[in-house]
Amino acid sequence: MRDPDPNGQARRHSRADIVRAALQLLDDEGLPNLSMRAIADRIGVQVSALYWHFRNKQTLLAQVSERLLESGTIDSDAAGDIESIAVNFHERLLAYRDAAELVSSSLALGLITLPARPLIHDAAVRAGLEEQGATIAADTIVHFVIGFTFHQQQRMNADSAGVAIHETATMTVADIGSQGDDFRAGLRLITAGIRATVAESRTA
Amino acid sequence: MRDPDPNGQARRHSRADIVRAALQLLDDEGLPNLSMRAIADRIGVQVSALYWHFRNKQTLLAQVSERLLESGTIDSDAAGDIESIAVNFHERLLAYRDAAELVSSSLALGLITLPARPLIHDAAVRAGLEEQGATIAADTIVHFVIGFTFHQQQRMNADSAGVAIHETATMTVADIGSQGDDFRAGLRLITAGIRATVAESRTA
DNA sequence: ACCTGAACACCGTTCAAGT
DNA sequence: ACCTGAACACCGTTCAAGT
Repeated sequence: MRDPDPNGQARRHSRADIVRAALQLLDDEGLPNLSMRAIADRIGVQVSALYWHFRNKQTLLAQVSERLLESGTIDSDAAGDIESIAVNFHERLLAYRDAAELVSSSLALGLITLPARPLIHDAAVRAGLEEQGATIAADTIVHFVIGFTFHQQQRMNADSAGVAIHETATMTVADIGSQGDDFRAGLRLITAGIRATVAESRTA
Repeated sequence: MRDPDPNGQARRHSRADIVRAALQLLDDEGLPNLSMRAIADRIGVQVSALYWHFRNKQTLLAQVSERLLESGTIDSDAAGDIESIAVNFHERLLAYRDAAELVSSSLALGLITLPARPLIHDAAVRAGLEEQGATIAADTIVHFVIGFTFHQQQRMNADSAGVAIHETATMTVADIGSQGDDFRAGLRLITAGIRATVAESRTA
């Protein structure tokens, strides 16, 4: 029924199995429905079984966050410019329902680190910023990307639930399409600030 | 025992009373402990009584968000520059425990508007940005302020809980003091971007 | 090593019924 | 108009016990 492992034991579920199932469930049902019981149901196990694999719900969710972030870190990012790294980060968050909120809380609890952060930092250094300035730039961009995507995904949920009787109802196709443009425009505002800061430090 | 209202009825609790109690409770116990039962307990009433005053928990929390934001909108903000408006907004969020997270979720659900947003928008127009650019600038700054403060308050919670055995333990007094500086530095990066964008549009 | 079953102390929300 | 009491369908977490 199930592959035995080398020593012939049963080995019913690995940590990775559970994280994968939880990620699936997140995308299908959204963060509010991602309960320990729902995850346990998904893999056909009792809730309490999850507590053999994970200390608590937050650490399980942190590993889900990590998995959803790591999956597609593109090689070229390591040498890319700030804007493309941020766009890539944004796209990865958009790939799963409620990902921004999930990542935001794991991050706030200090349970994960963002692969994009050092990439942006280094790109900022390459752009001419010093250590300290690059750290602030990376944090600013990370806050922007997560905040923007959080808001964006919440609107997506509201729209798909049809709860939007008010202004959202008047949103045209052009408005929806402009969200991606707004993201890039916000990003460019920050990168323009970085370039201006670099230029200023050179004339000083 | 209790002031009767003009028509001699009992009038036990107004909406404003409940919101005030909830705001108190938020500051004392934090957002995770701000349950409907805890709020009801605080004012000496059954949980179900709250549902006569509010449709559900989210709308109650939205009114708490509004109250915590409105209380100190300074007159000079209306004509101030972007940085001082943002600093004022930041300070108001810092005035109550977990305020950034609370406001973030009320905002995402579309249940509140931020007083700071039109102020920043208008200040951006005054700085030379056009309508569309000013909207994007306001959103970018709002995302930054909320994201930064959310993260900051979560760290404050972790610290006060003494959960921080890892790096936070090595945080010096200078590090703590530098958080305010980091906020201003991030803000200045964005305002530098605004100035650069304005300057660029004038040479074009 | 990995999981079951049952329990504990909670949640948000609804609704008939009281005054 | 404003609130009680009780119930419903959930939560996260713990723990003895099984295999």
